[in-house]
Amino acid sequence: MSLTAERVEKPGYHHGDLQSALLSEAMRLVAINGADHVSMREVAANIGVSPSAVYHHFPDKDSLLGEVGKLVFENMATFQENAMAQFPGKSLMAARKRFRACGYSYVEFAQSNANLFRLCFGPLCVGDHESTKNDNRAWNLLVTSLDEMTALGQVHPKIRPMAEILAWTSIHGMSMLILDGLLPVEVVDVLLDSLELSLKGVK
Amino acid sequence: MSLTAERVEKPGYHHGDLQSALLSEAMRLVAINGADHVSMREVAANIGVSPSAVYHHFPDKDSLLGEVGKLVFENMATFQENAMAQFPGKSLMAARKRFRACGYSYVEFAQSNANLFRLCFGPLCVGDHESTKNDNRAWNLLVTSLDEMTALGQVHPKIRPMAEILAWTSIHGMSMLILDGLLPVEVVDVLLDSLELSLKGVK
DNA sequence: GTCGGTATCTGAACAATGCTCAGATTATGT
DNA sequence: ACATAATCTGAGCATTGTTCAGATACCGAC
Repeated sequence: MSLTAERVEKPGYHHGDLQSALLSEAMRLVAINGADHVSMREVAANIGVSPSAVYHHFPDKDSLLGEVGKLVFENMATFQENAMAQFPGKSLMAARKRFRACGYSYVEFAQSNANLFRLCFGPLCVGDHESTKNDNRAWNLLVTSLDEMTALGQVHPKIRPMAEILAWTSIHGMSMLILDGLLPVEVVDVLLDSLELSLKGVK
Repeated sequence: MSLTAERVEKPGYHHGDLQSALLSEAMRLVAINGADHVSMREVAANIGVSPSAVYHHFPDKDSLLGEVGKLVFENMATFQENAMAQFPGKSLMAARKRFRACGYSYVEFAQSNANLFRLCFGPLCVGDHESTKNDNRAWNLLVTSLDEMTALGQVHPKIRPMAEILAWTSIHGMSMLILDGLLPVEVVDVLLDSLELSLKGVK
């Protein structure tokens, strides 16, 4: 551990990149304690900086947590991309597995990061999403998957226009209800079966 | 305004029914400012009582808000019952209108009482619902409605076992996503159409 | 009735929190 | 080299959740 290296990371008075350091520490604390139980002072202290330093990078607490929420949104999209990438190929089986992975990874992320999930779908992040027109990455994953499924005859034409809404709302609702303890985790497979059946159309 | 009447309401030192007074005032403030921005002190002050008096009826803030959440749950069930009761009768049209009213009143309540809705589906009320096995009233409304729809041939037998899950999760998810500004209110009719179609089975 | 116990409420206090601001310290551009 | 801007500190203010000793009112037993 060289002295210069330490200097680059922490030049003493001026912290090299405080903004992102605060963000990642805030995210860490939110994940552990929940957004309601994280304090500006603790975030600052853990970075080794004065409490008031935070306010030179974020106007207030809500703003800090809002930015954390945006990052979580990106992390979630990446998580879903990776999950779906595990089933490549153009076969029917691959497309179906990708579709299920799309939904499964959603609730899996919610469960593994309950506090972060609640944050970025909470009041602190409202409005930001509107301006950025939803998080396009995750949304596009769903659209693409449904397009593939449609091309393979797995989505009935009459249902197709509403497919994204039906899929997203049900997966999102299930994720929240499981977090609330109102539904057992086992319903995820049931719901995915139900979704596939509904989209294709029962005979 | 007689003196005795005043005494009955506020006997001075002993407030007649502080417990419920605190609950309703807390609920009022949550509805206005959101659960995060309501303080014990303000609740107590608005009732005309010392801050510490609250702690003789509720162990802490989370407990108070948790009890408020339970009440909101009951209010919501009542709201749904009233909405569905507007379409009595055994006809197909009545049953369909009742089913749609069941879903529509859910999101309507969520929108009209955003802060209260967020409270009773938030971390503060988790676990309580498990013990009371969901709020049976609202759940039974859905089950009954789906039974009616099934008897009238509006729900495919293969879908029936998953119908409650599909309906609840999608309606709940939509309610939350609308609150978050991630979906426009117009999707409610789209989703209800989609749900009816999916449950019946497309041909 | 009155008297003791109990439920209820008060007032003061403590530690923690969000946030502000004047001033100290470092970086940056000319 | 120097001025200007960016960054950080330290002290401080108002508010919050919560505790606790003590004051006040109700309630049943004698």
